[in-house]
Order: sequence, then C-alpha cells, then structure tokens
Amino acid sequence: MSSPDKVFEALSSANRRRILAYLRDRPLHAGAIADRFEMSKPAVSKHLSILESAGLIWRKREGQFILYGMEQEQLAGHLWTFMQEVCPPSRAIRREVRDEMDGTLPPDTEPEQS
Amino acid sequence: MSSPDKVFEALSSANRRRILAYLRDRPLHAGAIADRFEMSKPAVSKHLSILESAGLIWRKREGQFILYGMEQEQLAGHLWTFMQEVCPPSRAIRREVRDEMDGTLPPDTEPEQS
DNA sequence: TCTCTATTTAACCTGTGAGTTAATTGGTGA
DNA sequence: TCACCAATTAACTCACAGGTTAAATAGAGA
Repeated sequence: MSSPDKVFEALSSANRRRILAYLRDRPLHAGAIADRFEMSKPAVSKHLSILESAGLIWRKREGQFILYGMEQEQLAGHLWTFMQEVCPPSRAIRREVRDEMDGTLPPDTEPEQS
Repeated sequence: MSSPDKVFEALSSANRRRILAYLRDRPLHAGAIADRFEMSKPAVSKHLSILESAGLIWRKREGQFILYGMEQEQLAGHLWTFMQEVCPPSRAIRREVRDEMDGTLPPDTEPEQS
C-alpha cells in the first residue's frame, strides 16, 4: 500500500533520501547502509521501515542479513503523478515523457485542458 | 534560497501539495486559497509562508489583498535533480527529457556511469 | 545447545510541525 | 480620523517524528 501521503512523508527526511540514493544502483544489506551514517543502527532501521511501508523499497532476508533494494517504479510513478497534478508548464512534454517511460508508470489519468 | 531540504519538507504536507495544485493554472489571493480549506486562515497563511520560504511560490501585495502564485521552475528543477540522483532506470530518457525541457531546468550535473 | 553476529523492537526523551484563538499590521474609503 | 476588511504574527496546545540505549529475535556455526 503506497499512498502519496506516505511517499512524500518518507521523502521529507534528508537521511531517507540519502538512503534511496545509496540504493539507486544496487541493493545493500542493512548493516552496509547503517555504516554510511553517523546515527545508530536502530535509527537507520526505522528509516528503512518507513521507506518500506511507503512502498519505496523492498526487503529480503538472506541468512542473518537483510537485503534492501529500491522499488523504483514506485518512486518514478509517484513523482510523475505529482508533476502531472502540479507542474503546469509543457503538457506536450509531459505526454512525451509518459510515452517514453511507458511500462514503468502507473495507469495514468491525463488531465485535459482546464 | 531554496534548498532541497526545504522543498521536500514543504512537499511533505498534503495540504501544502493541495495549495500548489490550486495555484497550478493561475495565481490566487490568500483569501481565495483559504476558502478552499476547512482550517483557519492563520493556518493557511503559515502553509503559504512555508511554501514561499522553500521558494516554491511567490507573493505580491495588491492593495489589501495578497496574491500568491507558483514559482514553477523551482519545483520542476528540484524534482528533476532528485530524480537524477535517485531514479536509476533509463538514463537515456532522463537525458531526452532534460533536452526537451531545456530552459526550465537547473544548470544540471549529469552523473555519469558509477 | 551455546555463542556470536545482524537486525529489529521496546521504552523513553526531546524538539518541532500543525492547528487553534486573540491581537496586530496594512490598506481602503466615508 | 475612523471603521472595516484582508492577512499575518503571537502565544499557546497537542501529537508525533527522529533520535537514544537496552532488550528481544533470528540465523550461522562450533
């Protein structure tokens, strides 16, 4: 369950955005993520669970480790929907992008001329 | 002064995102915005000042009224930068979009192959 | 089974975000 | 100048996000 509210709430923390950036190119174990921060492991763990319940990352146990990775269509999809709702400029461009990104985006409601 | 932190903090409130949506197509007076919400005018006023100090909207006095409007290149720019940092998928598409949107986006740092 | 390591959960503290009502500022117009 | 209206600022409350340390869970391996 990934609502816009949860997603934007999740993105409101710089530390959580930083976690997403770390996960951009490959999944990482919880420990490897925590190592990159000053704060305690439990704090990082909380951030991870917030990101997960926002649907932005997935989690998979691997032995005694836990692997985390991006659920990237989610992020792209939500940001895309938001831009459609809020960014006025070039409707034409927005359509092009949507076509390019095809599969990776949500069903899509195209808001026609207001 | 519009830092990513302030922008994402501003976007974390559903009410503030709703205000942005109202301002998408045209500027509105503070009162007209407040009328669309249940909460008190001072509450709306606070949201507006948060959005403004994040650089997402501008404000202009008009007689006894105050007009608010979107500072839309800001929003597009910040979301764009964030997507570059965090969304892995199609680097090619991201480049195309940037070219299309040319003027409206920030200087741009293209993160090459990690 | 016992121990070690990885990670999360529990319990707690503290700062601050979002709302309220009451007071203030700034501009209009008789 | 005075009354009125738009909007903000001030002062205050309440809930909750984000951090801490200590305890619990879960799997690996001797």
